[in-house]
This record gives sequence, C-alpha cells and structure tokens, in this order.
Amino acid sequence: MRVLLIEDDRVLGGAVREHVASLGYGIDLMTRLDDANEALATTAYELILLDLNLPDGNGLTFLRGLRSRGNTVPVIILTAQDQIASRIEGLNSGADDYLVKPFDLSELTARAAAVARRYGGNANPLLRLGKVELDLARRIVCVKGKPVDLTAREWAVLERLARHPNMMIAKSAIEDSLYEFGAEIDSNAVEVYVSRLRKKLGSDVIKTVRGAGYRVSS
Amino acid sequence: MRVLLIEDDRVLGGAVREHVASLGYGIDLMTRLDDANEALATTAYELILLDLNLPDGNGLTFLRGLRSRGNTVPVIILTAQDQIASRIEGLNSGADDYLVKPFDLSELTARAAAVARRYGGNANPLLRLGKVELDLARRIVCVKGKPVDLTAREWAVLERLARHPNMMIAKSAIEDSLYEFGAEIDSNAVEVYVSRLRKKLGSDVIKTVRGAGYRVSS
DNA sequence: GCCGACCTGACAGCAACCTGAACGGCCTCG
DNA sequence: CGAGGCCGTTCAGGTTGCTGTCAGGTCGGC
Repeated sequence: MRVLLIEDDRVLGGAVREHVASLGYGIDLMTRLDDANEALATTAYELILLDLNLPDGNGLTFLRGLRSRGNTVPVIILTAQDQIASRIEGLNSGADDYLVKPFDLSELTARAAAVARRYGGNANPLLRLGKVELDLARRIVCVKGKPVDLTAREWAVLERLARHPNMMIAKSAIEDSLYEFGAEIDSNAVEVYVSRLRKKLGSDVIKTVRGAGYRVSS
Repeated sequence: MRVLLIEDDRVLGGAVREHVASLGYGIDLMTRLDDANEALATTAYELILLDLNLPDGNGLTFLRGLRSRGNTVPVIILTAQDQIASRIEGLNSGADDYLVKPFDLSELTARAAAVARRYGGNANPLLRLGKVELDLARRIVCVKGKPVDLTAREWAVLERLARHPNMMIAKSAIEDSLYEFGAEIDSNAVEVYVSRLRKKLGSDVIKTVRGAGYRVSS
C-alpha cells in the first residue's frame, strides 16, 4: 500500500510520514497541491491524507477536482478543531473520513485501516463505464466518485448491462435476469428501471438500441 | 477484440499490425504517446502493446498514468533484450506481460491470447470490410475504430451483405432477409437503406452492381 | 439524347419508448 | 397495532425516431 500525504506543516508531516513508514507502507509527503497533482499523475496511491489549508490552494478544491476526474482513491481529511464546516463540506466533496488535529497516530492507523478495508484494498476490480464506476462484489455504484443508492431491481438491471459493456442486451434478456424463469411479465418494467437509472446515473450512461435492447459503453 | 499498438519503429509496427489484422482483430497503430492517449479517450481497447522508448516520452510513465486513472486494460510491454531493469519495472508498474524484441509473431499471438483469456475478454473476431469492422455477435459496427449506430433495418441489410463479402447479393435476396416471407413490398426500400448506410459508413463500402444487386468487398 | 436503374431528401404514420403518477405489499418504527 | 415510508409494478399520455413511400434528381449504357 502506498500513501500520499499532503500537509504543509513540516513537524506534523514528518511525524506522520515516519509513523506510516514504520508500519511498512510507502509514503510520499507533498507540501503543495502542484506537487501532489504531479505525484498523482505518475503513481497509483491507495490512500490520500489531505490537509485543507495549503500554501497554493484549498484542499477541498483539490479533492473535488480529483473526484470529478473519476478518481476514487480513499481520502482522509486532516482538519483543525475549529473547521467543522470544512469537515462536513469535505465529506460532501468526496472524502471518506476525517481526523481532527491534533490526533493520535494510532487513531490515524485505525482510520486508515478502516477506510482501506472499506475499499477492499487493491483486490476488488472496479468496472468503469465512463463517469460511472461499479463494484460488482460490493454492490456499490459511484457517479464521478460519489456513491449512489440503487434499489435491488435497479441494481439487477445495471449489473446485467454492465457485465457485458459495449454489447447490446435485449430487453427480454434483462427481464430474464430480473424474474424467475417463466415469470411472464407483460409490462414495461424494464423501461421504468432504465428510466430511473438514467435519472440517478445520468442520461448518457444507458443507450437505447431501438427495436433491439439497451447498451452501456465502457 | 480491438488492440492498441504503441510503437515508433515503423517496420516492426507495420508487421505487428498486419499480423494482428490478419487474425481478424481490429488494431490501431500509434507512434506517439499523445496520439495513444487521444485514441484511448475515444475508443475502448481490450489489449495494449506498448513499446517503452517513444519519441515523446517514456512508456512506463504512460503505463503508470493509465493505471492510476483506474484503467485496467491488459498491457503487454515490448522491450529490447538489454532492458531487463525496465522490464521488471514495467511489471511493477502494472504491465501484464512482456515480449523481448525481436519476437516471433506467433509468440505475440500466444501471449496476447493468454492475457486476454486471463481477463475473460471474449476475443471474438471482427468482420473487416476495409475501414469498416463489424462484430456480428455484439451487433457493433465501427468505422475507423469508432462505433456507429445503426437501426435494426440498416443492420439487417449490412449483415446480409457482409456475411458474403465480395459476392453480389441480389436486391430481392436482401428484401427476403428484411421481411417475412411473402411480404410484398413495392417500393425501393432496399435502395433507401443502402443510401442511409452509405451516409453512415462512407460511400465506398457498398458497391452497386447495376441491374443485379449490391456487393461489399473485404 | 433517351431510357431505365438507381440515389436521396423529405415526410407522415406508427410502433417503440419514456416517464410521471398511482397503488398495493412489505417492512420498520413508534 | 397503526402510521408511514420504501419498493415494485402497472398504467396512461406524451415523445421519439424508425420505417416505408414518394418525387425529383443523377448516373450509366446504348
């Protein structure tokens, strides 16, 4: 596991770096967002620790940019006691957790482990369909890095489509995976679920192939 | 299956391209990383063959960037004999396999098949008609690698022609595959669909055989 | 030039599709 | 036990865009 620490306080940054390194993980410390962006372009991190007040910009802006580019790497925000508003805004901007300074290093370890566990480390493959990502194992869907709640039926339709990206799936095939064999359904249920999925995921994810079925592209 | 070949040696690149194309797969050859990134943005590849020494950058940097953006497309690195260090670094950077130059084309085939199999990608051959490729199983048509949407009738006409390339197909035969037996049609519907197909695929794909029918050439 | 074959833009009709709304079943709370 | 919310399903009305047709134009052979 490789960690990116973005923190301009050299004392705190050095302490965290040593602690993380002592746990046997790789860690890069950046004090500027510019440097962090450069590091992100060349290295695949599995966790980012992000301070919000940085010399060349706001960490929240950085985080939102990250998520809007479809990057779903776990991010833990490091904030001072008096920045509660920023903290909430951080979670809304796509952070996974936060730590209030000053924090105990063992608490950092625990939170980092929890976040990494939640994300399944590096093992679980994400299926990417443009700005939409789905984790088939965990039944999680994200749009631009933000999780979206789907009902059982909505998930079933999306999964059926996503398991064969770029392939046209007949409406009858989707019905078959929705209902038991032989369950005759004479309605437009699939159309309704597609409509609801489009409302949640964006209208350009599922394409209609008129007279044939539906398709998602990777 | 569609392959992206990134190689600046024109002799080697051309040979690999012809070989892969002869196996019935789509392949795009790029000599610069800029072009490769552009191609990746618009086309879904199922395999990348990557040379490391390129005129506008290092292939390893490109590969790491690809992986950090969450792209998991299989990558096979093409390296010279003396670049053992790069080879190891390549595998660490997210490559799936490597080939040492000069390599036998049959070895390329075997490794590519192994990698594709490992990723569960169904490597179904494409039907090639000049710059047009069609995947009969997935009902996908591409022109110069870019997907094109066809309506049901348009697809039916194209499929009827493409299943027998270089052979003249009578207009009545196309009508028979469009409509139920006995459905009398007293119009120029086939001509209209051919016209619409030419607009979408390019005017040189379907040739008119005056007084007889139509033909596509492979 | 003349004629038949073919091409193609336009258009009305219609089937397929979309989507807001409603309703009943199920579950969870209070 | 009842209220309320969520989900699945159905329906109806609106919308989209495919389809077949036609008319006028173009092309090729003689």
